[in-house]
Amino acid sequence: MDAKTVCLAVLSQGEASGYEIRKSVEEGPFGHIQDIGFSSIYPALSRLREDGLVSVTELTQEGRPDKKIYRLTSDGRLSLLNALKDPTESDRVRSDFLFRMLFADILPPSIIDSMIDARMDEIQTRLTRLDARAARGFESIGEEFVNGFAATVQRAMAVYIEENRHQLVAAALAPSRAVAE
Amino acid sequence: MDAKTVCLAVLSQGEASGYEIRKSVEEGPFGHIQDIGFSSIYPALSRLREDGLVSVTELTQEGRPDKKIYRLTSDGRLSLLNALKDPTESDRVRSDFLFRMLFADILPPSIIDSMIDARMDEIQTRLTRLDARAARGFESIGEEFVNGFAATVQRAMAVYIEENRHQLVAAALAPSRAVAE
DNA sequence: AACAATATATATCATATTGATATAATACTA
DNA sequence: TAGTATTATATCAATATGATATATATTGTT
Repeated sequence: MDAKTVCLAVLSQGEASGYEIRKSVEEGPFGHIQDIGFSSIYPALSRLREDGLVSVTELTQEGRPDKKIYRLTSDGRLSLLNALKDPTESDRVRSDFLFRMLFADILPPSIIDSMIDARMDEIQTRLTRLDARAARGFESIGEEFVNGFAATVQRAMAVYIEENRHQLVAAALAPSRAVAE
Repeated sequence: MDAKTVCLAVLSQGEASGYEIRKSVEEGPFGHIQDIGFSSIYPALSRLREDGLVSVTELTQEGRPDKKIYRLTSDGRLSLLNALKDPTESDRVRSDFLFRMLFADILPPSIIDSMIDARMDEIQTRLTRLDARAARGFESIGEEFVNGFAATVQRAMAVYIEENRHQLVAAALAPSRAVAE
């Protein structure tokens, strides 16, 4: 999903500023499926406004920078629905962790080990967040489905890593492959 | 991992042209963890050559465009090892599929259903590829670990989707949420 | 109380990545 | 024989990313 659609999606759940869109994507149900930074959000919102898909209200605040509150227009709502109906692209994963694991037999075992530890910590943190969200309840079936999906995947990863990590570290201790020729 | 490191990583397994690097990333063990297109590869290779991390041999071919064969230099090999030792960034997933599932209750059930079918097909295709690779045997422990990891995750996804899809479609049939105000 | 860090808020810049398109010949398929 | 796939490199426009700038209030630490 491109930045514009992500903004529309967040705004479909209520008006928000650019800053709030960022927070919402980071902390909300989009958290594990999307990333978005300010440098994507602000240009996207400008384009959406030009195209009449969102409207803006400037809010003067004391003590804080002024806020620009964006709201979906009816065109925007329609445009979101159409985008959601488009056929989905394949999921993409980019894993720094797995990339390195491919080279486990040419890296020092201590590094492999600490990378695995770090990864397990991350998985635990994510699971804690997902469980906390589940405990708070969901706003829609979709949110529940996605939360459960993410939790299932994280758990499967954790089990697999724990069951297979020793082989990786053992290989790192007894290297068998050179870094090409 | 940036395009330069990906190129170095592929070249660590033997010399290759830009075209071959692409194929190798798409079909090889990097397949489910990295994406890379020509428009990233060619500039990356130029930079690597400027920096002395790869060397080039031009190969004139009849019938085909000339080939530029890239080879790691010893600086390049060192640079790759250093990059691999750097701490890993968090894994990133971007899922068009899950993004849409979040809006299951405002989309037509037939669309939800066919998106789920398409996703299941994709998972099956990936699993077939991963199993085929496993049957051919692995070149390193790392490759085996990553292949098993990917297969485990795909299987967990398939099970979860099959067990929960009916709820999503049911929700789509009986919408309960509006597209905001 | 002083100081550092975090949260609120928008914006821009350089760099990196992506998707589309150009070019060109062979090999395979319907 | 027409169309598509494969081999091969390259560039361009549109996006996306990461870093940095700016400014103040609140919260946390020593």
